[in-house]
Amino acid sequence: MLKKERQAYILRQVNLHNKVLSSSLSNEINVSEDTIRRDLHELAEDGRIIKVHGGALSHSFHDLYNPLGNIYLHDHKKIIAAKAASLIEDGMYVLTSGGTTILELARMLPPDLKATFVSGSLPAIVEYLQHPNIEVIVIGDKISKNSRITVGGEAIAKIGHIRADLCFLGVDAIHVQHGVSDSDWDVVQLKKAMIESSQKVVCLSIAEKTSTIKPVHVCPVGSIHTLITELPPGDPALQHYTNAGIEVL
Amino acid sequence: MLKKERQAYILRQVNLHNKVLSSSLSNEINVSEDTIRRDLHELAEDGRIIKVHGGALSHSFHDLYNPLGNIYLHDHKKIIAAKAASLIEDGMYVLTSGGTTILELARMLPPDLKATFVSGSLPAIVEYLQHPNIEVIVIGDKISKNSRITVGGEAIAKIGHIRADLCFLGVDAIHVQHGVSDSDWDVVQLKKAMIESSQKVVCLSIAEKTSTIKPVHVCPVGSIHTLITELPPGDPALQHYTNAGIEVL
DNA sequence: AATATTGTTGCATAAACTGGCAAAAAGTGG
DNA sequence: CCACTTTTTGCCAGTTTATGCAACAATATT
Repeated sequence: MLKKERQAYILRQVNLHNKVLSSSLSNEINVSEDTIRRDLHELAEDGRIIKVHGGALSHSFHDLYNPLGNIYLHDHKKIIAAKAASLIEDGMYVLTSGGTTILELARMLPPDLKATFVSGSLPAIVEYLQHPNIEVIVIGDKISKNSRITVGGEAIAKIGHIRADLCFLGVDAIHVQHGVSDSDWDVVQLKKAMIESSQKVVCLSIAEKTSTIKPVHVCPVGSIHTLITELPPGDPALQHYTNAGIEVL
Repeated sequence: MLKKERQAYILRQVNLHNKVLSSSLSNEINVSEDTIRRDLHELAEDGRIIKVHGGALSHSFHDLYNPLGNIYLHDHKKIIAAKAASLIEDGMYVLTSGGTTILELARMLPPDLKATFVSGSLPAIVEYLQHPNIEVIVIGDKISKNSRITVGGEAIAKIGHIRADLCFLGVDAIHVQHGVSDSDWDVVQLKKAMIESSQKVVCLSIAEKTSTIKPVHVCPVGSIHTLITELPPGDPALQHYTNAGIEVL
């Protein structure tokens, strides 16, 4: 059995049963547990499953139990969110994707800000709702369980009918040459539509992702106007972006 | 059983029943009480539950020094939710409104149920998302802040395009002569659309609301098929409804 | 206060993980 | 086809994690 074949099988099992045990997989496929472990490790690195002691869990299973993620990058994200929040002005229409950085932004919005936020990300919407002066518009469609965001033709069509002043994208990967990319096909379609519908596109990313690439391409860097990381604007690591004509904050 | 899996189970139990006993968990899952204690300890460290002598409590329970009245009604709602849950079958399309009774229903859905839920109620959607086998479709539109439900022409139009097998309405007021009524204009428009789009309409209401009237009319009792309260079906208080041809559960 | 239940601590064991190594298989480039 | 690299896989030794057990401390209950 080929490696890819085996991993595809594992992935199917995980999505089907929400969990797998290394030991049982080893029996089913007749390879050593070491190999299974390596497979699970790789799948987990790509974010396809959640590795745990003794096996692995599906995202949908794990998420419901672990809504608050790690905190080690939390500080970075707060810095990013604060910078992003400063771009929003009263009366604006703001389109946002999902992701933990966006969540942080939602929590950090000044209480007196009066703006309209449009999103399909459930966690983000829930945060926006806490805010006293923000209007929230929900993009409807079927929810993708692992990203907790509405995806599909309906959602894309709806976004197409919007003219937003500002669009915040929490990006999975960005690269000066290759542009913005992501690992979830459906989410990428949404992001593309959001970029189309916005006057100004702002990407939020932690610095360590600013030279990475993921499988699905979203847009070239030329399509975005502003990049926000936790680093100060002048940091040499971000020089390429400034050179490419991107505003770096 | 994996450790995380077990902890997820415990967490679910806590949120469902507001409390758990180490001893009963130990029996249910067949692990030693030591292990349960360790799990509870970890969950408590992450702030997900409140550890107490002999077991654990949910946050919501412990946080607010709940007025006793609420707990009393809470039990009623659980009874109602359980009855409602029994009506749902695999593969069904289910349309739901918002409200605390609906929330209770969402929490009580059996884990192996495979159905599609359509709703515009944010709290309800969040609950549905916790469920491993349920597909969730969001009705998009602007959110009404106090009811936390999407309302407006978009939402109504969208519901119009759906053919649901079942519709659960958490009702504010119902009366044999005057029918179902509510106090929020926007929400009423939605409920009307939901009733139109469903094969079968089920109203969930605590018994004390079954002879009340609110300002905005939703539909006559003839438009609903089933009424669920916390009382047993034969209760004299519900006799009018049975006489009016409504199925009472 | 007496008794029963629950917690705590330390320890033992088995299962799972880690990193390194080596052999087999597959791919590369003349 | 032959050397050579890379990938894949299994195995091993040492480490970590998960879990149950037992003895004792702390806390409820009557």
